[in-house]
Amino acid sequence: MNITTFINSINPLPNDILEDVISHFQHLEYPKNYFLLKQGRPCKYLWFLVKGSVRYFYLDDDGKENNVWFSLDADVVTDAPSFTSQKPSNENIQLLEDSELYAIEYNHLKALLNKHHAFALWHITLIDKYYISQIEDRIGDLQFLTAKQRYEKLLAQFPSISNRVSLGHIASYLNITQETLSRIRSGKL
Amino acid sequence: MNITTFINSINPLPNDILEDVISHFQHLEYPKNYFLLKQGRPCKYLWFLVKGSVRYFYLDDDGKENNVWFSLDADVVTDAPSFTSQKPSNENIQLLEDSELYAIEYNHLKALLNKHHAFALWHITLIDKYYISQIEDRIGDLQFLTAKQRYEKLLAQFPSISNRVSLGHIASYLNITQETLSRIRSGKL
DNA sequence: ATTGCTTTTTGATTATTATCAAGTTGAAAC
DNA sequence: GTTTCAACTTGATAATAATCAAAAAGCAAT
Repeated sequence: MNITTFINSINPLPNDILEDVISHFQHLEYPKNYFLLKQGRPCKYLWFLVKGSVRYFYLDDDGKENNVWFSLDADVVTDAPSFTSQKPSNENIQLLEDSELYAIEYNHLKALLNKHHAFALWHITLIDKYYISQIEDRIGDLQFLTAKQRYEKLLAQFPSISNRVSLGHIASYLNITQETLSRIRSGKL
Repeated sequence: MNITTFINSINPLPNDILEDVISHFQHLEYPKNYFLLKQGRPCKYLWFLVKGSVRYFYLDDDGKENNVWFSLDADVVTDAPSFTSQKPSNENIQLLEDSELYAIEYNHLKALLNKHHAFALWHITLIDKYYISQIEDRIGDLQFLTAKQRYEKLLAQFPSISNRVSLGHIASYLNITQETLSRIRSGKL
């Protein structure tokens, strides 16, 4: 998927505005383990992940890494609270595979929102599709499903995740020990 | 707080647009236990809760009520995924006290977004302030804090909640039994 | 194939919280 | 003041997952 297809999949834009918007995206490729964002720094970009995978995680007071979320292929990637406020982020975003992305800088996005009414409406739709619609489900799942049920939903959402992300990373995301996840996988729990 | 103060607290609007926007809000008062939204119906309104309290909850397959969130005084209330899509909601919103609110209908909000560029920018700020900024913290808390820690954070965020919301409702929100919450309160856990 | 390293699995014990059951407290109605 | 009902607390047992320890499996480099 290229950047034009991505933008039009959110909400088609008039051609002149589309061109203006596209001119502010950069095409990037980074290797596995590269950090898109480090905890404590403001998140300067909004990325569109074409191909690859990332994890969001933070370091707690004991120095333990806690995985918060994964994105795989064709997803929007950013730390929204830090991006929108330009305040220091509370989390890291790290590539789990060699990945291909498009990026737009905060200032450029902000300027485009002020310049084009149609782009502001596009941005509202982006937030609805890639953020709001995921949130309620996500919170409901975290609050009321068991680790086993959440693992099953994760597999349903990302069928390839067990081949692409390690047991330890997934166990951290589920907030269970990797021993327990191993037992869930083998059907002993 | 009145509706003008609320709107300007998000992002000040030019007077002519402000008047147009305000003319689409209705002022409402409802009694304790009133349902603003019932599960399965589309969420037609976005409310501004001036004074009072609400709970968000859904009924699971066993008929058990699961509390998802609370709002107290001076907060925005809506089921965002249903409101933005106008699809059936997965949750109920019910008043826990007699409450005073302002409401705007989805179609009116949508029309105002299309009519006024400045209002579209205002709406983006609303989403950032009342939605995005809460979400990451919320998800991190759910994933990685114990019930006791989450209870302490809830008390820090809503100091009056233990007088205004029952033990059973709070236990449901924390996804622990009310026996366990009772033991946490009395310091036995 | 063998080495070294990382990831995953398995087993035994311990800690935590749910469940079940019974009691206590508190507030409103009479 | 006492009845009534709902909210809350307490105790004993059972279920669940963490912890600790060790073994097995996978995988890249030689």
